[in-house]
Amino acid sequence: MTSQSAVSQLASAMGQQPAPIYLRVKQAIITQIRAGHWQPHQRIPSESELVNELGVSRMTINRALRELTSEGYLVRMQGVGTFVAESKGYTAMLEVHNIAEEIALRGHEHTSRLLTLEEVQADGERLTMPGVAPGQPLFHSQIVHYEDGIPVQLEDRLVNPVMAPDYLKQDYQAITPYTYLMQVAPLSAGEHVVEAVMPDAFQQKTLMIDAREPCLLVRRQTWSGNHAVTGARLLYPGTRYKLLGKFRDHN
Amino acid sequence: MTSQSAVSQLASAMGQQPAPIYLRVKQAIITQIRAGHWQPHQRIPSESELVNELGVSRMTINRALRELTSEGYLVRMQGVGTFVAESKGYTAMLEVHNIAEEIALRGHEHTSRLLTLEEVQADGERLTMPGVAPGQPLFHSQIVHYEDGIPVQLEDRLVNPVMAPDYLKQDYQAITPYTYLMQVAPLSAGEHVVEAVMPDAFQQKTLMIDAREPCLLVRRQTWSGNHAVTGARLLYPGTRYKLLGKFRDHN
DNA sequence: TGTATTATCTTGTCTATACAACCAGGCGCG
DNA sequence: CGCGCCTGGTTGTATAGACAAGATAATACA
Repeated sequence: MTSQSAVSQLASAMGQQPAPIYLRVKQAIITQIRAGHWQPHQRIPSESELVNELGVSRMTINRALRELTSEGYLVRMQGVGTFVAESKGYTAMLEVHNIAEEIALRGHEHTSRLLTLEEVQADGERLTMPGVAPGQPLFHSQIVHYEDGIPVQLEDRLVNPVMAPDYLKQDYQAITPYTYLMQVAPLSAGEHVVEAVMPDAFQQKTLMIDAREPCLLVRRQTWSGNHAVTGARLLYPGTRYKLLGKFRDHN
Repeated sequence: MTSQSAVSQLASAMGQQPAPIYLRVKQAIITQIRAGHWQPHQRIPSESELVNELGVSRMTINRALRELTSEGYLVRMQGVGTFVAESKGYTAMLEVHNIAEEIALRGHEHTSRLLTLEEVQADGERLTMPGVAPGQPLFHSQIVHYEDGIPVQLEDRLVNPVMAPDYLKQDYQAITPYTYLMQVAPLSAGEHVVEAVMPDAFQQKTLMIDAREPCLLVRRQTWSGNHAVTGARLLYPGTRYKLLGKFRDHN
């Protein structure tokens, strides 16, 4: 069978470089997977087998396998065995940051202008939020964010009064809604949708762009516990803003 | 000082629920951080101190601290101590997937049409890649991807011949360039830029959209080792495609 | 034959111990 | 005064041993 040759290849893949043993074990296992010797869903040798093959203590093997599991390379089932996870397929991620932080990080000046701060009634269509029935009150705010005086984001936000009853009383020159909401209702889950749209007349005017400039629209819905906290529509002028992301394969 | 009370609070925060000890230690530490008792950059008790305070073996403490470090809550320095990392501030991430996989995942049919597959010369402007001097050869491909017959992505790709010399010989009905390149040059790092743009005449025609429809443009550059492998410009019709992301605060 | 029990293999956790690697501050010596 | 050494504290790694918990297959029993 292939198991014997696979194991000897495994042992040789460890080498004797000056690196911690658990790391060499991890590398050896990743090598087997990348080389295709161990296929997705296939069972790999048990801890005690690896202990015998590699001459390493079980705790060290266990650490290697545990870390590879948390990194998505393996799947483990108590009482059953350890299996190769299906192709990680590189999750290439984009981070979506808080606008004020991001501007500050670039060393620029962030200012904002409050356009709207009001209570509205949920209507089940545009003015709606999961868990808030039509007719119930909602808080609504509109804020333009500027980077060195140039508008870069139009923030249109609905807030669940149950989760943030004092939302209307805050000073949004001093604190961004994002920061305030994170304080009163720590985020537990969220969702993003990013799309390309054309701005309407109002949006063109407030962002000071012309009618033919496409915009990035980020719709974000966040939850605290089981309750929806806020839904935001963040509109960015296409020529002044880009979403940037880096990714890296860290063994 | 507060250290005594903080420690006793730590011990009580452990509780004696029926959960693994290392998890209870992790929870207790996260609780201290969230409650503000332990501030960012502040040093937390050493492993041996925690051993004494909590009556747990050092290896268990070590596992808890190690995992919290890899999760971004703590920063550790050998010979110095363990410190609270600065506000994790939750990273809201968007994943950018392989188009073929994504369509298959939705249970739809993915097809593609090869428009261009050629060798060009790097010109230092539009046709350029990090590490490839102007005048050097580059491979160039253009492919339209369809979901159930509807065009959803125009893929315009430049490939480094050094990293994938056989790129022009592949059958891109059978395998996507992404998949092929991943095989011959496993990804080690990459970058994304997402922006909103208007399509030019050629793009309108191939994506079958009209001139006023904004598009999402994802520019992706990937590296294998220290060598640039490929740069792709992925153009999506704004009305037919959205980038979706979920995030979650997992302790 | 069908069912309950047992044995065994697997991963999951915990401990005690040991040594290595690294850092900071103190000490002594020139 | 300045330099190097040493020492104590800290994290990093490795091991052997033990028991718990889950899953599966073999076995015994009715």
